[in-house]
Amino acid sequence: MRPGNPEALQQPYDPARVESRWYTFWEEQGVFQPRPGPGKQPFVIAIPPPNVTGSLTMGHLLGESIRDLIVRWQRMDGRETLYIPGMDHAGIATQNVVEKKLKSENTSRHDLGRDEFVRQVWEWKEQYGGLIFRQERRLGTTPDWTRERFTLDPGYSNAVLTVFRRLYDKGLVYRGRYIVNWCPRCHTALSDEEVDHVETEGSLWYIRYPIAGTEKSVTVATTRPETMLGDTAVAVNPKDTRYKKFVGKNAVLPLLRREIPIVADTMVDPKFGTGAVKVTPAHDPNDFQTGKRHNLPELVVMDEHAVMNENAGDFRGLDRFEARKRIVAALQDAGYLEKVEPHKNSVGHCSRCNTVIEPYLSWQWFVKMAPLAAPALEAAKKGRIKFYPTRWKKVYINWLENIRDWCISRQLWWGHRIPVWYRGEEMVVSVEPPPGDGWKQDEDVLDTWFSSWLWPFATLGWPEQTPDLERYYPNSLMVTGSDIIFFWVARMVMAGYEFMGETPFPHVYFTSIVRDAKGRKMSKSLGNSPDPLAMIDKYGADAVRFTMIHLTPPGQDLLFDEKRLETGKFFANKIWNAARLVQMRLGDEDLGSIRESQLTLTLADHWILSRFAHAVKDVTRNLKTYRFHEAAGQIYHFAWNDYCDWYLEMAKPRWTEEADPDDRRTARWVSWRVLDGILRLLHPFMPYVTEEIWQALPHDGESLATASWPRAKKAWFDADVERDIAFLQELVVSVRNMRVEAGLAPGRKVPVVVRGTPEQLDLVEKLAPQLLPLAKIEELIVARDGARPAVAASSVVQGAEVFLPLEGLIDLGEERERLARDAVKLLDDLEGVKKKLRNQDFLAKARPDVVEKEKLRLAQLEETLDKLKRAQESLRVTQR
RNA sequence: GGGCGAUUAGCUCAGCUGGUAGAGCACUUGCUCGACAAGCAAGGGGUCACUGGUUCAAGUCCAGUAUCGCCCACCA
Repeated sequence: MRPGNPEALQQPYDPARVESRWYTFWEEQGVFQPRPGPGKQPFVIAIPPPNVTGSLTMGHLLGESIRDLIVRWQRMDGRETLYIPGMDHAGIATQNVVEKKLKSENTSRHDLGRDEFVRQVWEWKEQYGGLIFRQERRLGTTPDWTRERFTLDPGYSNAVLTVFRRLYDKGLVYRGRYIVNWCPRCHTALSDEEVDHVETEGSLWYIRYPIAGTEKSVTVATTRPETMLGDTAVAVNPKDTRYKKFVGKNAVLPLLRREIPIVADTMVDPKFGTGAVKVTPAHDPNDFQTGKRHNLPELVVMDEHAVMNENAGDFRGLDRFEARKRIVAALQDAGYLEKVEPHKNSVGHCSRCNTVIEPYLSWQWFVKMAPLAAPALEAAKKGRIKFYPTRWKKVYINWLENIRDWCISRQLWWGHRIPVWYRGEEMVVSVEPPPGDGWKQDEDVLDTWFSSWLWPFATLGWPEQTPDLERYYPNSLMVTGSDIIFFWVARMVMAGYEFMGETPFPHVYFTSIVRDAKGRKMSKSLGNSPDPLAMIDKYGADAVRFTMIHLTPPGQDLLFDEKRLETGKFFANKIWNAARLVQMRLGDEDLGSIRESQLTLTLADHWILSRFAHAVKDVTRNLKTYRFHEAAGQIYHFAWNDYCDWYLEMAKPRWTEEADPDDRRTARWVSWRVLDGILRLLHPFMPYVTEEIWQALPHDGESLATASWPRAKKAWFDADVERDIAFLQELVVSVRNMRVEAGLAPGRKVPVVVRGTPEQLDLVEKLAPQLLPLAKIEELIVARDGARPAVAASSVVQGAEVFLPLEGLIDLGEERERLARDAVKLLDDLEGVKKKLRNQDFLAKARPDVVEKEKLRLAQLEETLDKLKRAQESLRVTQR
């Protein structure tokens, strides 16, 4: 046992000072690295790699608090813990950041050329990247920084390219010319998941297309009139009698005067619009399919900037939205525009830059997803992977069952360049450049998620068969936000099965989404997220961690309000001061050498140990079941209410010079012992303040971070003692209440008379040493003779009567009112119980113990009411 | 169009297996008494959105309604 430091724990508690002290210490102690040991099972969790451009958000704060909570708890609980850190190169996001910088320097990536641009991004990464991890250390999290990974590092890149190659060899990666989601600003294709759909008030334009060689016409309805320039057909439903006569004829495209065929296709819904559809195979995914079925030309009318191209006639060179205006005007002028209706539809936006997505026909690389999805689906259905909260299972399954192929090529420069080489007609897929001259590598890079979906094993060295991979795969748990369930979680499971033959983690816990007080998701663009570092500065990392966890019920979004951080700050302060009190009273006793069996514990000691045992059990159970906010609440309640408010108050007199030395030792030992337990339970939530206090008290190891998680001793649970102390507490509260109601000065000592059963009176006598100071009682009269004071305030506690005999001091009117108030409430309760017990069905069908409880309650209520009435009676008599 | 979630004290929210409605903040009153005013003590405050059902018993289970929010969907 190491001695504490009596000089520590100075007032006032200063989080900044305490929190600057321990991080390096933990690092030096090797706390963050896995510590193998005999019989120790690994516990592995990986950070969801933040973008290299990222900075700490409130969302990270929550996720990191929870992950580190679990890791620290598991570490103390004897697991060989590994928390894997790392970053994502974040193709689009990072390229955007550096391009913006270039723009401010009046240059562009095209001016620099590809190699120079990539070099500059790396330079940027070295200089500014990873800010988030420098910030994160403030929070006190414990990833093994020696294992930090970056998705573009050589080893990791090798994994990514190997995966591409293997999937290609299996026929699961293919190249094709399809309509993809195109961001005209980022200038790249996107996956379906990278498109945000926004409900928009648009219009439905009705455009008349004349039938060639007749006076007749067919009217089509469209939300995107500018694409008409690329129309290569008009389609109607084959069953639609209105249009049967037109099928096989040609329509004349207004403005451009091209003739296009009218075709019949079942995809057309006769009930929508006019039942006739313009077909633009190069600019609409549906029309693309229709075009394939009818062998229609795919006429591209826009370039990669969404500017009308040479096929757009007079509209060439116009931006798509400007073109829309001009085309609509031209149609109107020429009499082709029949009408315009308001129309709601959902418009895709680039999730990176919010530009309206353009469906764009181009050559891209895709992953065939259905075969990969199958084992990932089965894993969820068979329970080999479990989700918390469970409802996400359905979302996950639904997505996998309707999965579509994944467009993985990006027209960017920052990322893993696609490992495909071309030479004339030849094409080679290879991680290394093929031998020989004249090979040109594919210009595109891979989707960032095509690297992060390998995270749980690529961070451990895959495709090499490393010891880490052997020992730490599968990971134990994934903790992340539900917003990336498709992007990341589902794909990691697919990759896990495909390349490791096993789920990457058996459990997934989804954290709350942090929203602002108005319920809006916190985001940079809205500017509604407080600065997390400012929060840490102001309240302390411990407070932020504790509060975020305490605030987050499983499965509910979290409406964050800065003021709530006070909860954690005040709590840390409370613990600090309780520790100060205990430390001041410890004396120089060698507490570590004392064994519990050598001490004579009082009722209060037994009580706090019993409460502590419950706390240990409950906190542990709630951690195991991912009910973190409950766990936090339980420690809070135990430490503050049970330990500080009651136990320490009861222990105070026992610490004084006048107290019995043996009892003083006992009080010292128990208060220290329970405080030590609180520190252990609380450490994963509030690592800094608990470490600081623990080091200041007698302790038995290098660091609290590697101390053992408390166990609830069976012998400590004691229901009888808990009942006894509950009685004392009620008694104390009732006396305090009467004092306040009687308007007594807080310091004024008063006599108290108690009447009750012999057992109750025995108990009161036993508890008297605690009772006296807690309620400022001068003299406690146990009325065994049954006498009751003539003029007194009174109340009933579990059937026992408590009197404050204060002749001349109490206001009889107020006292009568108080008694009447109590009586009203009692009568209410009594009525409810009586009603229940009159109910034959209740008596016959309810569980016997419930019935028994109600009967007991009835008896107690009646007794209490009876005594209240007698008290009222006596007051009336007294007044005369 | 489909799915999911929410509705409990003035505010923000807990309430896990149905059995006497809770917390924090805010509010009222009183306290600088040797750990803590970032505190202590005592209080006030709720027809648990609505309607129906199951049950001896419903905030809790089921169905429906309303309002708000989220996700998914090739909604010309």
